[in-house]
Amino acid sequence: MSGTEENQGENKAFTEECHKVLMAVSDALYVIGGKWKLMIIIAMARGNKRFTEIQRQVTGISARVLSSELKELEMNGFIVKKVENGYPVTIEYELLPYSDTLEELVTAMTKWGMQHREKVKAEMSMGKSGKLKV
Amino acid sequence: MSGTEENQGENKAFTEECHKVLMAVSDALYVIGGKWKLMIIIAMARGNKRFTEIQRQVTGISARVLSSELKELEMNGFIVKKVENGYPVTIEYELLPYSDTLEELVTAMTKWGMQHREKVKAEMSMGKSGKLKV
DNA sequence: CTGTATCCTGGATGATACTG
DNA sequence: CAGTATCATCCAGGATACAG
Repeated sequence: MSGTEENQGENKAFTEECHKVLMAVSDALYVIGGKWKLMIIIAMARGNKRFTEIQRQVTGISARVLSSELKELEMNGFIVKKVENGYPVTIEYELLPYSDTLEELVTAMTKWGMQHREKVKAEMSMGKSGKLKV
Repeated sequence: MSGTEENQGENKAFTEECHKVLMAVSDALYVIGGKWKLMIIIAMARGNKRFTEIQRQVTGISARVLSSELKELEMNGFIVKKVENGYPVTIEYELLPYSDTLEELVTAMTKWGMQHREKVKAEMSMGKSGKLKV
């Protein structure tokens, strides 16, 4: 994000490039934004495959919401639902290769979240006000 | 009897690591999540400093929302509001160094959003259904 | 266990009008 | 230009109960 100032001639190009970037980020937010989708994928990447497992790992999510998020994730090609007929019927969700495309993004977000927590913690010990969920 | 649960011993460690990652992502989402914050920062990184400039670049945002988002971004140390007394008073918002820490994340999200749009476009031309904002 | 069905609320966002 | 005020709306998500 280097400063891009005064380019009268290039302004239009800048605006267009900016628009493309904004559209891309907007797209991404539309598909994987919200409180839960990335967290579900992360939990699944750690080996959680069963509905209840995922719900236990992703603290705070309700069954209703988890159910609907899983459906959206399936529709968008991130996961599959596998039903094994047996006693009892076993249902598992599995990540599809497309979910791997999120790896870089997830890594970046994890790193940022961790450093931000550290930063806020440091500020708090200096008396500034900051919000951190405990 | 296939697939017994891998590492009984490491399971706890996995769960803990997973929890940390989830917490980090949750933190990040809390601060920069939502529809607008990243987009505002991106627009500002492209040189937009004035309220109206930003509003024009970030298509669809209302004055009320932009105003409130700018305040939150300022509170979280991403930007400053600068008021130049003169005729007329000039108000500009500037990115602070802390906003640079988002660069990697923004880059990753931009890349992903672009490739996702391509993917959906490709699928649509194959007759599958996918949603893409036009 | 894996969900679905309801009901409900707060917060996020939109629309519009107005002010210094 | 840079907002604020107000009102209306929508919907993600929570709580709970129930079902296959």
